[in-house]
Formats: sequence, structure tokens, C-alpha cells
Amino acid sequence: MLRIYNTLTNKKEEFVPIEPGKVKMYVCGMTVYDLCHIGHARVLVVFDMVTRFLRSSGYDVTYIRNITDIDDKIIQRANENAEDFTKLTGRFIEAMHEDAAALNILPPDDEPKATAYMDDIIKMVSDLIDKGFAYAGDNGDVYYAIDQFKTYGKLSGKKLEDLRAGERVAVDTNKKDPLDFVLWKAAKPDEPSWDSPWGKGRPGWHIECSAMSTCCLGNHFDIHGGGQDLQFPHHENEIAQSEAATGEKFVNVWMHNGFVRIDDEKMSKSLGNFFTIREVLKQYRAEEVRYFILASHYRSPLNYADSLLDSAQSALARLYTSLRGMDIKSGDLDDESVSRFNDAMNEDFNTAEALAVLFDLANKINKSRNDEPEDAIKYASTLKNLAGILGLLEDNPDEFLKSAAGGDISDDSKEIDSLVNERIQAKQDKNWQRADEIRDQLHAMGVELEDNGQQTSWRRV
RNA sequence: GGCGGAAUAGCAAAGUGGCUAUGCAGUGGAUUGCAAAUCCAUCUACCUCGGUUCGACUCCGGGUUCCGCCUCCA
Repeated sequence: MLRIYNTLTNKKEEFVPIEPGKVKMYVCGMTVYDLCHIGHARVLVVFDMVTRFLRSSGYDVTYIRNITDIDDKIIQRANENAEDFTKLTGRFIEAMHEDAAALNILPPDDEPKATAYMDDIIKMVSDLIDKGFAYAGDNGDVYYAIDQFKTYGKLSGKKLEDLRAGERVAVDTNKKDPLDFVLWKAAKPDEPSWDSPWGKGRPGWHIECSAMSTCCLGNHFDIHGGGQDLQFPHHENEIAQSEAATGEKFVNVWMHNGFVRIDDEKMSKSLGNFFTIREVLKQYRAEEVRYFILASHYRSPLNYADSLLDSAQSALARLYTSLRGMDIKSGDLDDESVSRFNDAMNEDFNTAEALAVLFDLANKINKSRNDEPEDAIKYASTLKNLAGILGLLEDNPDEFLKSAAGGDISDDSKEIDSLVNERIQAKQDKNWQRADEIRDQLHAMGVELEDNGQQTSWRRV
């Protein structure tokens, strides 16, 4: 039985799909005006893990992750570059897909772009006006009238009077209430715009997600995810828009992942303290980044530090080393490990606990590989199978251990192999001095040797 | 100020009313020509003050500290 922490109720709840056996999930994706950073990587990895686990549990999952390809920052950045905004967004969408592929993120079932849903967005804004939840200002903007939606604040636990007391909402004389938010923005000269009943303009950010999620998944769906910072106001506003427009409940379960931090401070573009995914991938293998993210619970804060990525590297090397040389067969699995793994994952996706099961399996493989090879193969199959649910250990072990971070830098594998062979000969000749010389030389190249009887294998460290 | 989250060994990170989490690092041993890998053993824990209890890191209450949201943000 799967239990998920629901931000809407602030507790773990048994997951009951709307339609038996099916899960419809929408996750807020990127605003594509720049490269993805490690914080984005966390959203990608976390909801990829959720999707994989749900599928492995037998659910038919429809996973939608949108792309925001029109907003203030995109327009601003395109102006700075003196290029068409679609050229800018196209470039960063491509970059995002490359980063996601590197991190072994399965493509979502659909990846709607806001600009492709203009008709639906305009329709939803019109509906909201018709139903009295929205109004057009004199300046051509359309606003959502927050006091018309009685349960506003239920997701974020905010009260309207507290929000008003905050005094952080900019005063806009076109709004009836300072807390009202924009659904449709009138275009300024030279801005990209779309025709609408209120004149040329473009959608506000929140309405895009309401329209796209409803179009792709229907009025009422199972899971809506995103980063913690989207809880308010973005997701709060989505609820207000969608439930007012359709008259139905919007989403059953709201999932929010915690932030990546640098020195205990949120990593964000506005703070400028971020590392892009591709920067990090110059130094570390993508799977190490994935492991690093999955090693802590998805709702916890996650500090980014080189030492933690180094630790992830060693941990993955241990797992891959246990699989090296094992003839993996599908079929017979270790039931106890499988149920421990599933129990952990069913308890709000406890990936840290699930990883502990993988390490126990590695230990069992190592213990049994010489004396009980059949058992070892069973444990290895189990390890490979369970790790696959987390999107880990899918490489060939030997290739992973020999691969270098940063991708296809100068390939010196042939040189390494020939040195290793020379050393094997030296060892046979009991020429220990030459053998150690070669080992030191390889060590300086970042290569660690492992003698195993007559065999010698190597890996990069 | 309002709301929410968190404090676990050197680092990171799960979890539980009494029973070894796990990984990285350290120490001792086995193994090895010496290493590495591996195995075995082992050192470091549960912010603080009270309360409940036969027994609390785990439950309850009060502190302290940190973080997030309240404005664009994954």
C-alpha cells in the first residue's frame, strides 16, 4: 500500500487513484530562459523516480511535465540577446532535454508548451470572467478576484488577512484587491502577443499550468508536483483557477520536493548561487548526481557539496563492483529484499531506505560469489532489478567503472590496457619492482588496479 | 510579524517506545608479493530542559538554533 505525503492535508495518506490502476500526474517543469541547475535536476530526478516506481507497482501512469515558454524573463532575455523569443526558448529546451537524458530521466508522456495552448488558456480566462471569478482592468490586464474563491489559501495554509498584513504585494491600482493576481497581461509595444477578447497580450504564469494540466489530464487528476517554492502562490492559484473554472476538485495529492542548497542557503537563479547541470557533469558522472539526489528523502533539504558527490562516487563504485562479472538473469529474485525495497518506497518514496537495501544486496553478492554462485546471481539480479526502479545501475559495470567523468575526454583506455598487460607479465616474472612502477604510473593517471588471482581489473577513481 | 519544515555519530542520511540502519571516512584483523577490491570486527549518535513510562533518540510540553514560503523562482 502506497502512502504519499500530501501538502494539501500536511500528512501522509494512502494513495487511492481516481481510476483504479491508473495515475495521472502533472509536474511543473522549467521556464526555459536559461540552463537547468542542480535544483532543476532534483525535480527531474524525483518525479522520474516517482513515475518509475508507480509503473513498477503496476500503475498505468500518464506523466505530464510542462514547459513555460513565454514569460517576463524570457522576453527580457530575448531582448537582451536581440533574438526572437522562440529561438531562445528552442535553444534552452534542447539543452534541457540533453541534461535530462544524461541524468537518465525518462521522457514524460507529454511535454506541453504554454504557447501551444493559447486557445485553451484564453477559454479558461473567459470562463472565469463569465463565472464572476475574474475581471478585466482598464489597462487590458485580466485579474483573478481572490475573494470570490472561498477556500483560497488551503494549500499553503495562508490566511488572506496575513497576506495583506505582509505589505509585500506591490500596489496596482487596476486591481480591486492587492492580492488579486494576473491571468492575462496586456502586451506592451514590441512584446510577443496573442489576440484575445481583451486585446493583444499574453497569459500569466499560473493560468498556463491550469489550462495545460486540464487539457492533458482532465478536470480532476491524481498527483500534481513541483518544487516547494511553487506551493505559494503558483499552486494555490492553480487550484483557485481550475476549481473555479470547472466546478470540480482539481487535484487529489500535491507533492513538493525540497530544495537544493549551497551552504545552507537555497540554490536559485535570483541568488546567483547555482551550479548548472552541465557544469557539474564536467566533474562528475551523471549517475553520481542522480545517486546524490536519491540518497536523501525528496522532501528534505539537500546541501550541494563536492564532498557529497565524491561520496556518491564511492558508493556507486561499491554497487557496480559487486555486479562486475556477474551473469545477470531475469527471473529469480530475492523476495525478502524486494519486499523491503517496496515497503520503503511505499512509505512516501523513502529512497534512502531503498538504497540501504541495495547495499545489503551488494554485501550478500560479495559474500556468496565464491562459494554459492547461484545465490550470488540471484542477489545480483535482484540488485540490478531494484536499482533499475530508481534509474540506477543500468550501465555495464565494467564500462561504468572504467568511464571518466565529463564524457568523452581523451580515450586512454588502450594505453591503460597495455600497461595492465605489461604488469601482469611482470607479476608472472615476479618482477615486483616493475609491477609496482606500472601501478604507480597508472595511479597517477587516476586508475586503480585490482588484482584478482591471475586477473587484473581496473577502474577510474 | 504570519504559516510551514528541520535538529541523529568525523561527513551525509534513514528509522524505531526496549532488538546492528545504510554509505563515505577512521581503526584492528583476514586476504594479497605489496596494494586495491572484498570479508570480519570496531570507534564515534540521536539540540536543550521538563513530563509520561518498567523503559524515550523515538510520545507530550517549554526553550534554543537553523531553513523555507509570505515577491519571480524547481
